[in-house]
Amino acid sequence: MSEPMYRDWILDTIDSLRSRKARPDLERICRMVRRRHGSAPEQTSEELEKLIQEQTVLKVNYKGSISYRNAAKVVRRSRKKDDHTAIRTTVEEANHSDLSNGDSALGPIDQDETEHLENELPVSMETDSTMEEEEEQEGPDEDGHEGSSPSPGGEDAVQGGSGASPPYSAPCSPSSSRPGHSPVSDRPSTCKTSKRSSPLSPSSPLALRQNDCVCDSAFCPADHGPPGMQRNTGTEDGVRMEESGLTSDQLVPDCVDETMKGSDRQPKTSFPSDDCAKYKKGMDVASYVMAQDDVKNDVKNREISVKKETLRQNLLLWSVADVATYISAAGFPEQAVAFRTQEIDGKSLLLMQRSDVLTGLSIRLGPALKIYERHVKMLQRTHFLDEEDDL
DNA sequence: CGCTGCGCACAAT
DNA sequence: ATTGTGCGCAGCG
Repeated sequence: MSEPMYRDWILDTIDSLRSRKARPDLERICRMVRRRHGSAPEQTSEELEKLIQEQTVLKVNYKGSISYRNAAKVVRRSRKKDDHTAIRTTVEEANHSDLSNGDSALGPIDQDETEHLENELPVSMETDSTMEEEEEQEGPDEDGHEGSSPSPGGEDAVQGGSGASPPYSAPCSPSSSRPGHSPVSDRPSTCKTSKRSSPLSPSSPLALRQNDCVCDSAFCPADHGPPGMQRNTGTEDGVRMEESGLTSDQLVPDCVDETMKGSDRQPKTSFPSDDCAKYKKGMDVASYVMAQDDVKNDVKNREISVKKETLRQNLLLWSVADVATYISAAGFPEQAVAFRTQEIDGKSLLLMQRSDVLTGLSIRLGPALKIYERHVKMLQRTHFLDEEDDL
């Protein structure tokens, strides 16, 4: 997984570029990292990709070109679409970070209410025509060069989504959440599909398939990934996204991003608010996911137990990145950084006590409480209960 | 040359 | 109106 040092280097670089008022694009980031630390650009971009997947770094399309943001310094929140707003509001209320690098050069990142970065478009968004197509295969490009070619006039740069962003293959496998090097190769079909779902019109036939995509690819973590780990569990991606304060529109969460963009477009399968409510009531993300899964794939019911099992085991096998990803997906991207910094892996997570979460991570009390009560505790309980079950 | 600083036009509220 | 962003250019080494 990504070396912590790389994370710092890249984050620092992004910060300095920003403070210098220079666009933090791939080229500049690589150059600066190389200059400062001597590492190869390829290596840097690879690490950058990982950070993007982990949402430590946000890839955005701003003013026609790709930019990278230090997620810890960015706090955006949802925008409209809120049928479910009410619900998620509770959850999201407090996730701002603290542990970001202290330099608050960027300043205000405070409350959820502040949304600024919204200016950015999800890079993953492709041209309308493109998406209409269903999904062309994205050209694996980007890897090497920064997309810099916002053609004059047409600024819908398509760049991002494609090659560059490997789908968020969440930490599926407990230790290897790492994406391959070639963006192309490792892209599990997951995102592909959901990725470009944005501007579809509700009536568009694509919209329908979109649903499918959401369900079976981007989403069902169960199918491929560690339960509960997806950045946002598919169907409800819209909701979850917002919960986490991430608006799909602007970030480029690798894959799923704008699935919900036209939220009104049509009701996604089942994910509606009651599901969310369920979630809020106490289910942890994993459970929630499973529940979802259950609902939509009756056929797969039998697999559930297996998944559950997987989850349990995974917890022990979760790497630091997996944990961070989970926390991030649960709606606390900023706090996830703290988990990473403190090197909390699955085992550590199981050993965490309330006080550890509240004070040991140096994160704000509000988010800490939520994380502990809703996630850490839940995961621990689930884990131990399952264990007993087994015995 | 490359790196840095920054005024100011932009973009999105 | 506000805010973050980053182009384009000047200055420095």
